[in-house]
Amino acid sequence: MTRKKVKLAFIVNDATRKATYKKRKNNLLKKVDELSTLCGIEACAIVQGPHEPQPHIWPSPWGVHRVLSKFRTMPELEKNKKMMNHETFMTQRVLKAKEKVEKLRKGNREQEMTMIMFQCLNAEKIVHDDMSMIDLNDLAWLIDQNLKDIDRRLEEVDNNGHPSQVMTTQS
Amino acid sequence: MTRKKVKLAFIVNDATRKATYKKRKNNLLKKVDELSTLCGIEACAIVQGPHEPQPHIWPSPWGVHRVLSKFRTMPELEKNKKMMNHETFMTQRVLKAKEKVEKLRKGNREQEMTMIMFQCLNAEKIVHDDMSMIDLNDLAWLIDQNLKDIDRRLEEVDNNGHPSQVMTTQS
DNA sequence: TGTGCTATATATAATGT
DNA sequence: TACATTATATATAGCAC
Repeated sequence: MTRKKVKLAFIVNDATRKATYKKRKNNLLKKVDELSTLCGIEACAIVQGPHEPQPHIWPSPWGVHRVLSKFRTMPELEKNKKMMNHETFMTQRVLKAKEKVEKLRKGNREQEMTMIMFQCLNAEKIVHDDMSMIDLNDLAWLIDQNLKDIDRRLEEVDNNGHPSQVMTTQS
Repeated sequence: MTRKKVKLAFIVNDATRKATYKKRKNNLLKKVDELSTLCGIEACAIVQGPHEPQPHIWPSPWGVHRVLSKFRTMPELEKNKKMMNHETFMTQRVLKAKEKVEKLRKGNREQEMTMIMFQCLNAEKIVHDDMSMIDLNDLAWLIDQNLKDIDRRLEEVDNNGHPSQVMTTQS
């Protein structure tokens, strides 16, 4: 009970355009991330939102996801990495990363950031399944490398009231 | 007789990865263009190709298409624009645009550029159907604004031996 | 290596809440 | 105004040339 066959032209209706923008923007970012992951290349998308005056840049909002995927497929890591659990997760470098984010945003979202990071990790089943392949230092490095992406996710929490949809692996 | 359900991870097989890259890259660019057109916003994608050392940037290879779409949906233009034909097409400003491209590339691809431009215009059925809505000056401006995109298409001709696929409207 | 083809997986326009 | 649903439209992986 629905028809499509949209003409490729500017959507005049405000509500419709906004809805379409949101859907397509998310999927576009997902596609960028998938391309990046599947082909092992760097990619990003730059979009100037409907109402935002200055261009918005996404060097991949799901960068964490991508980097985690890369880690999983790095042969060198598949052999001699150590196991870790939730307790050891919150250690020095991770805490340092947290501080960085705090300073960066001048807010107090430690809890949120932690939740989001774990959300990413759990979505990837890294924590439960593959964490044994990842060294603690590598994880810390990984988080360090993705502070900006995490920060963006936090901003999305602010704007939408909830974290952006976490991409699920269909393996 | 085909199965998908791809795991979101680096594709190890070279041929498969390259094929996937090509398909997804094209569709990604199409998506960027569609989002831009449908929602009237600026968007672009940056991708670092598999073998290319330096990042490749596409402020939309189909930018011409998008801008043409915008023109078609601009209400102001729908009323008092003049008709034009292929003879008047190649006039002053267009020729100036051509010179610009020449200087820009230090090459002699006037013919190719012209063909590509017409290819775009024909793909949009602008030349035959909607050209009456577009003023010659606007068209010249349009071409001016998209010199870089046209230039990129010319580069693609060099690299692939043929112009990149022109997006067809499914109206 | 590149093109087409087809079955599936995804994306998404329209609609309801 | 945003979110959930669902029928259709697109995208695309796996093959065949």
